[in-house]
Amino acid sequence: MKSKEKLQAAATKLFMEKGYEHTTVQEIASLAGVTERTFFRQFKDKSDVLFDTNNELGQGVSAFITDKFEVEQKPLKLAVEGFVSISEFFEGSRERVLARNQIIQSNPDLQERELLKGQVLIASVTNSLSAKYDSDVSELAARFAVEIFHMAFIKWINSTEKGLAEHLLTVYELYENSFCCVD
Amino acid sequence: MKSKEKLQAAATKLFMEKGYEHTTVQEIASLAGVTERTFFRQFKDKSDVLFDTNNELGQGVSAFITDKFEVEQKPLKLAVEGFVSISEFFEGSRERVLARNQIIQSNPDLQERELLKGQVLIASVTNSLSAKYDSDVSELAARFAVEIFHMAFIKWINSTEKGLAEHLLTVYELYENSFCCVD
DNA sequence: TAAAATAGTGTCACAAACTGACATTTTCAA
DNA sequence: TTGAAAATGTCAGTTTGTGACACTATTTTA
Repeated sequence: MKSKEKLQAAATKLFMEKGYEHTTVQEIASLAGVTERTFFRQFKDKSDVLFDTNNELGQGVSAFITDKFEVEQKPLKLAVEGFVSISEFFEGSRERVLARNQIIQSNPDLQERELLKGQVLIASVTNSLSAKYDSDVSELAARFAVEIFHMAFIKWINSTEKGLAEHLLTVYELYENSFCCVD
Repeated sequence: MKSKEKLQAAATKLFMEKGYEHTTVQEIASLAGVTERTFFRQFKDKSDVLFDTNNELGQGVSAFITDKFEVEQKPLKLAVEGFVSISEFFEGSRERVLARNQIIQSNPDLQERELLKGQVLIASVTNSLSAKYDSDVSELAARFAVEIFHMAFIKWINSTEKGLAEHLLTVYELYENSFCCVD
């Protein structure tokens, strides 16, 4: 096991046991059997240990959108379908995702970092949409789609009933029924 | 002049001159003629000096929405009109807002804090909408409205031509024309 | 296989952000 | 004027985060 993974495991364990604020990097490093200095070489700061910088989500959604390049469709619908397409990626790991989410919600620093990660996601989706649509339209669709995903995601981690894909469609329908067309 | 204001002025000046990261709290305090300790009594952390915690924006938008309680209207439209109603509040201060925005965009910590403030705004708007609409509908409308505001805001600080209210309406129309109704 | 490049880690010293405890000053109303 | 309350100063200490350099393990290449 690499030290990066050991640090991530140690950090998660300690954050759950005694809370994020009351866990020092020192302690995380000790539990992982390395030095504090090594922690900061693997992660840019304390909160970084909970976030993967890969943006796999954005990659996946973008790939789907790019793939459907030729299909005639409204941008928001397309983006939401992009999220639906990667929702199976989460299916096995609801428990783990829920635990991680609880840690994040317990601390403002972590919430902030999560939000910044959301911006990266928006940028990805915007970028893939803009091959087909106007740049402002793409950005707005990306932002709305991410909000829909966010809302569906919250519902999903708190429910054992329906899957993420179903929640996504439910929220999208809620949008269509409540917002669309003339008043 | 209260020390809080002196600290804010000093911080803004230094952040513009030498950048956020290269300015220490020590320096800010010295320039303001107080102690580092006093800084941390006025602001919870270094970045806090750039953010007012009043949420005046949220208050204003919420007040408008609550006021239009009886009027029959789609939730997103109502929320956007709420933002339009407070847009004159900004009109005189484009230069200052632009400068502040440039500081924020120069540093991830500040971006994160700005995003967290956005969440507070969303909560306000959601709350005022939910007197009239279903809770999920209210949240979604609030989130979309804040995104529309955000986009209009960016356009506004970079243009001397149109006012914020006009940009808001333009973006809202962009939304209506591109997303609404059946495909 | 031996030598050499390279990636990962340890050690140390230190800057900067932040906090708690207590002393001192300022303010302002009775 | 005085006396309580609010703001500020002082100081010691913890925690986060970084630079510099030495050391070790792993991999590459001759």
